[in-house]
Amino acid sequence: MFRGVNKINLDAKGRMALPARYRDQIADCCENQLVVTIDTETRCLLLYPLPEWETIEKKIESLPSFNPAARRIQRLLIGHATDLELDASGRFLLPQPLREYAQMDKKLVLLGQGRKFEIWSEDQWLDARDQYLAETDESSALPDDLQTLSL
Amino acid sequence: MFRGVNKINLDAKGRMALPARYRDQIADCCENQLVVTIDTETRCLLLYPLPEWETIEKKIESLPSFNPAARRIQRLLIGHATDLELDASGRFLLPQPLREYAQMDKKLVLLGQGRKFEIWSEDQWLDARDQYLAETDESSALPDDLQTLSL
DNA sequence: TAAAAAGTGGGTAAAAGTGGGTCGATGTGG
DNA sequence: CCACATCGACCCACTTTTACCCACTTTTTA
Repeated sequence: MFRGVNKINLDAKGRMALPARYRDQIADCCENQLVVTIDTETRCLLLYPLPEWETIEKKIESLPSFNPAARRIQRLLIGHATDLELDASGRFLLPQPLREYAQMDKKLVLLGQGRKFEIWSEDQWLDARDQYLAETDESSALPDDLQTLSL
Repeated sequence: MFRGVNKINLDAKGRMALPARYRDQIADCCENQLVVTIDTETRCLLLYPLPEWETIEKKIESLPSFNPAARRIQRLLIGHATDLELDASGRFLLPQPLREYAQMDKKLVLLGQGRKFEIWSEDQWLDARDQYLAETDESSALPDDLQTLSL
């Protein structure tokens, strides 16, 4: 389970370092093999350990290719999915097209999200977060089982 | 499984290079024997490893030939299918008729799509992608098993 | 406070991508 | 049947990118 916010700098070559506190876990669960793809709803990236990604990919890939909604998902998610491997100092190169998609400059935020991470441009993240905070819990409709969730 | 976006230049002779990261896989699964044909729904091309194409071709061939829809598919797909072989530097020649069909000039995008690739003119791809992004995940009717897919 | 670990920046050699010349095969027209 | 033109396969050379390595700075921890 990945948790937490991490401010990270992208260097001039487009590399970012995976924070040290996740490295053991990543080495164990996927031998440093990661997959990054786009989030289709917001301009951020999703980072998965390879095995986790493969289970998702399998589901998406087996959808009927004549179904327009299925092709949309296949093209967006599988189409942007890129294999990554950590280098000796725990860094990886974010592909340029994905950096462009997520409008990334130097400052990034890496967000632990359970079985995956999200990678945001810091500006975008702060905006999105403030917007989420502005919404009240009541204003957005929650699925039934969340209504009873006690924090 | 083929994944990812790749920006590629078509040279003056109509050749394109297969990105190095796919070459081992292609050498293994089909000894560099590929088949390219058109996508019937959008102006892009489909690139298959030969064995993968052959299974598809078999299915298409066995469709009833007196059925107009079947003949349409046969003529379009099998009719445009062309064998390709990688040269020593990992490039192949895209047949001119297919280049015209997909309205290709210099800038191309190669999109990994599981067992096959799609090849787009970059302009067309960006348009299509932006259009897909403009649709929300909810607005497009998804097969039931995708509705519950958690990314 | 010192030592170790993590984060960051950048040089370099190798690999990948790209462009183009030439020669042979193929096909066409005279 | 030959001459010519066209196209594609092969080869070589140049440019760009990236993987790998090393060094310095900053932060954490003992």
